[in-house]
Amino acid sequence: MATRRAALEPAHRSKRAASTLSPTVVVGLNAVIVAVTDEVPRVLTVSRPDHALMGSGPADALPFGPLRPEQHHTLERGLRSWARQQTGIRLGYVEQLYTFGDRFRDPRAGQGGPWMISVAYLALVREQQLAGSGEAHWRDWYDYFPWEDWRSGPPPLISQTISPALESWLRQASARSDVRVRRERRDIAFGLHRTPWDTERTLERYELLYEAHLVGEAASDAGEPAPPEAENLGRPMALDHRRILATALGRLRGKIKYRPVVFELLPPAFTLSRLQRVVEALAGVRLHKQNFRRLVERGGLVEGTGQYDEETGGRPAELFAFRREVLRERAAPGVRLPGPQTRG
Amino acid sequence: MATRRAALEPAHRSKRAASTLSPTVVVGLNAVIVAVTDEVPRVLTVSRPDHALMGSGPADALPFGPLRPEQHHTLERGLRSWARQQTGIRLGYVEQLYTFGDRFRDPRAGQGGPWMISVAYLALVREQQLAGSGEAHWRDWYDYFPWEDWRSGPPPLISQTISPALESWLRQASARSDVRVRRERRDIAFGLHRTPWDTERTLERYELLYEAHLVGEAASDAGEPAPPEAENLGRPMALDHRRILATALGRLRGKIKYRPVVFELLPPAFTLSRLQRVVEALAGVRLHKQNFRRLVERGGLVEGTGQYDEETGGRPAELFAFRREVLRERAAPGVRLPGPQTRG
DNA sequence: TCTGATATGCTCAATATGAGTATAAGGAAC
DNA sequence: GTTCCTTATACTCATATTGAGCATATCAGA
Repeated sequence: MATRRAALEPAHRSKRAASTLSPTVVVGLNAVIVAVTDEVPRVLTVSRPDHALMGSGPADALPFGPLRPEQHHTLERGLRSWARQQTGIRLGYVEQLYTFGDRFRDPRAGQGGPWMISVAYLALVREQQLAGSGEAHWRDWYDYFPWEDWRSGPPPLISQTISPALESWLRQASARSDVRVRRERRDIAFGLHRTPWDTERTLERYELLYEAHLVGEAASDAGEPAPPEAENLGRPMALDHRRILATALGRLRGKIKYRPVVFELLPPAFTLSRLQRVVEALAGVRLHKQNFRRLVERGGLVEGTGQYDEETGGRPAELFAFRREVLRERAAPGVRLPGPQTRG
Repeated sequence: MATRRAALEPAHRSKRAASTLSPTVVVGLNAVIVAVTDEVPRVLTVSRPDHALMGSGPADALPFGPLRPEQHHTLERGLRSWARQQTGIRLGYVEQLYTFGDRFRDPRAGQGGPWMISVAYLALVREQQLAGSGEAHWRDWYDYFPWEDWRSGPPPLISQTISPALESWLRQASARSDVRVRRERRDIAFGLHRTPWDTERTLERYELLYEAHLVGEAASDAGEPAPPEAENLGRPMALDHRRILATALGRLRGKIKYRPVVFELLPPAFTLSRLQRVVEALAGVRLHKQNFRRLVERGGLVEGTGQYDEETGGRPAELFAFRREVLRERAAPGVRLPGPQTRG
């Protein structure tokens, strides 16, 4: 009986004091909509400086809106409906990413505003025309995470800016053991000191930069001025949206390896080079071309269509298609990545 | 039933009046707390037949409670607090699993009740004493998913009960093409017709059984009597908790392969046989012993301590410990699974 | 026809994996 | 104390997969 009363308490409370002191919970739905054009992975953003739920100042935001219990019957439908409304896109492949809800991170909480829980989704689309009410734009996602693109080798940004800035952050730790812990986190996250670069640790990296107050959002959440480094550490986004985007990037990078999701980003027929470029754009690394072909072809992931693309500027490339039967044949059918390209 | 509605309605109405943004959404926090004893993977359940938010009848439930905006400052802290209160356990390793919220699935929605969004977490602990208010019990998770345990070979349940029952379900599809789609889903999910068994598709399997109305929850959500097969298809749980558990199982099975999470379930020092038994219990398959050793030892995941366990009943086994340095050395350090054991 | 693209084929050494056999080191039965 | 039974650990070997790169094919244009 005690439990029942406990469960109902918030609702009772809201009867009396909803608009004043007692914080209420709002469930927000966020969409990370991804497409790849040529070599560029893109994410769909909206800019709505006027929106009531936005923080101060105009900033890129993900398409989002609150869950409406009267209209939406599932979370995913609610998300699709908001995405459609704000960008004009009818989403195809959608998967849930993560649910964020951190009071400390929310600049509007703690001042009597509602507590926003954000349920984030990842959607994959083929790039297309935009419409809708939200002033939507496709943006290169490496604009938000310049340190994540290793296709032309290790970004100088890491050794020149990030590594030293984190060095002074880790020295600020109180105890000597904390310094060790922080150093290990930094090294593993950014592949420093003979640790390999792990493409999937995108969230870890962003969180580290946030914790060290190096990205713009951390400063503004804390009410401080942005540090000088923030200038080079990617475009900030509204609220916790860059955190959500970092999660999406990491998830997608992991997922292409064991589920055939890349094909959601490609037309039905494509050359192997194009497939490779898309994978490289997502993973942020270059791959050995011949071995890549071997992996996807012999892995049964694609099959030749017998048609050829003449636009290559060299020998025409055969067009391939996703081979659906692979779903039956292999337990984890994805694009296994060969080692990186070392030379031509 | 009648009392429950009476209890909830006033709150519902008042809430709608108080706030236009989130009329009737409640955020629930669910914990899947896992431990492994000997050969048995266990999950912590509570039985609270009196709880206002439970469905009808006593059923196993996961520890859960609503998010309290006034008390909990993050979702995870809220979860830890509820788990502690209901089971007495102070959780260590915790990761978010998924957020469920499907009106159609919720027997209390649609009658004016609040819409419950469930944020589910996976927690790994070493088995321990229980306390707390919730009448908590450790249960073998294969009690809920008998078809998931392949350690003694393919469960007869699949060929004898599940496969035929799904055969008649797929024949009920309206269009011929739907029959094909359903057959493919069934074959891939349950490893039928030369499709390999994929240990990670646990949610897919449970959802298929739910969709075919073969598990108890599906029938009761729809207000129908349970079909005869439900008797053999595992213990039902309250609300959508078995769905959450299926998600946890699949996630954990996947994760042990690329993150060293198994060690959360083990004491600091353990024999390789024990490590193997824990992995087998989670994955639900037997592994080739010598190759398993080779993978974990040569993979740098563990290191010998020089101490020995004398309790083996045979040659004493060396005690090993997790080798933390592996985090620096390998990008995805987990227990790679060797092929299955074929004989002795 | 030559050159520069790009695509595709093929080789070969180095590793990793699957599936064992063989040996070591305990306890219990005789 | 010798013989079994049990579990642990070491070693083998054929096969498959990978990393790295060379070689050839087929286009467009100089």
